[in-house]
Amino acid sequence: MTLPLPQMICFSLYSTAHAMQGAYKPLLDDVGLTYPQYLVLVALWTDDGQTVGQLGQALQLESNTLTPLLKRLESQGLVHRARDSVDERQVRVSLTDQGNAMQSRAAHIPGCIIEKSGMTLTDLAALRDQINALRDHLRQA
Amino acid sequence: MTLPLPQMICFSLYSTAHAMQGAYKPLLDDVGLTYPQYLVLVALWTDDGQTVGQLGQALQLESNTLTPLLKRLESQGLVHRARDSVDERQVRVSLTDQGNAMQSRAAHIPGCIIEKSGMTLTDLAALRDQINALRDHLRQA
DNA sequence: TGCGATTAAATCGTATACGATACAATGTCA
DNA sequence: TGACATTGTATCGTATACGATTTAATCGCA
Repeated sequence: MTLPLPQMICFSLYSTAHAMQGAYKPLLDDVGLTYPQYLVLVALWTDDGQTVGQLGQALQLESNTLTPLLKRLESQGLVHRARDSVDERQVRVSLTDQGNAMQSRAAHIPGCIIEKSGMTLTDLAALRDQINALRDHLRQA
Repeated sequence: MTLPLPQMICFSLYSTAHAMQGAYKPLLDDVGLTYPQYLVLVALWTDDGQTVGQLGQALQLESNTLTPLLKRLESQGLVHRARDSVDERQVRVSLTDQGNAMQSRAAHIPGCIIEKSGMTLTDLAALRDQINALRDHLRQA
């Protein structure tokens, strides 16, 4: 007795995360970003100059994923990567002028996504908190 | 004013979907499957002999993702791929004996995941329905 | 019937993800 | 202080994802 796919919560997460990326796609295409690249910029707009490790903490990604992604952002002129002068093991990632300017160019996106979600801000926030609770359980298990 | 990453529902989905894959990882490693491969087998356990297109409908994936994945499942001896004799454009995917046997080998996994989630079946089902509703909105938007 | 349009997979190129490993910088402690 | 462990990134290999294109089979319709 195997539960059918549509009833599995893991599949709900899997397919909804993909649908969310699909909703962002046309908006991000317009500004030349991929979805993970956008998430990195969001993290930097809140807190510029983070190390690769700090970004990894924020996004739950390892350097093996972030390093190539950050190199692409750098080659697009959106961020700058430099070894920390105090601890040369660490690489600090900072926004360029273009990277900061992108914040305005992308400012309309969250509103568009909320609209596409067809839900109220209150409902979205409540759902977000429930999903985060599930995530935190899974991580510590 | 950019919302910080932890408050974005898109990031909740993104990180929780990854956390879910992480929860499955050790369980699937034991039986030699990846997470998407497992999802394909779940779809086939419910309905064997689907075409690549039908599997794509079920999983929301295109042939460019499914074809290599299915070839790996075939090379592991879990499924068989064959052109439909009536419509040669279509490829039907059917479970081998090993593919059917895998259903028993993986039967304990859903229970382990529910346990790791730290939530009741009722709460999980309710959350699943809400997430699915969001997904359906995003798709049609 | 036959030929252009449509459909179903497969192929190709690029960008994540992630385990395993490599490598350099830093920390530790006898 | 000097070997050794630890830490932070980067590299490598494999497996998704997905847009764009290709190829083969089928369909539609004059």
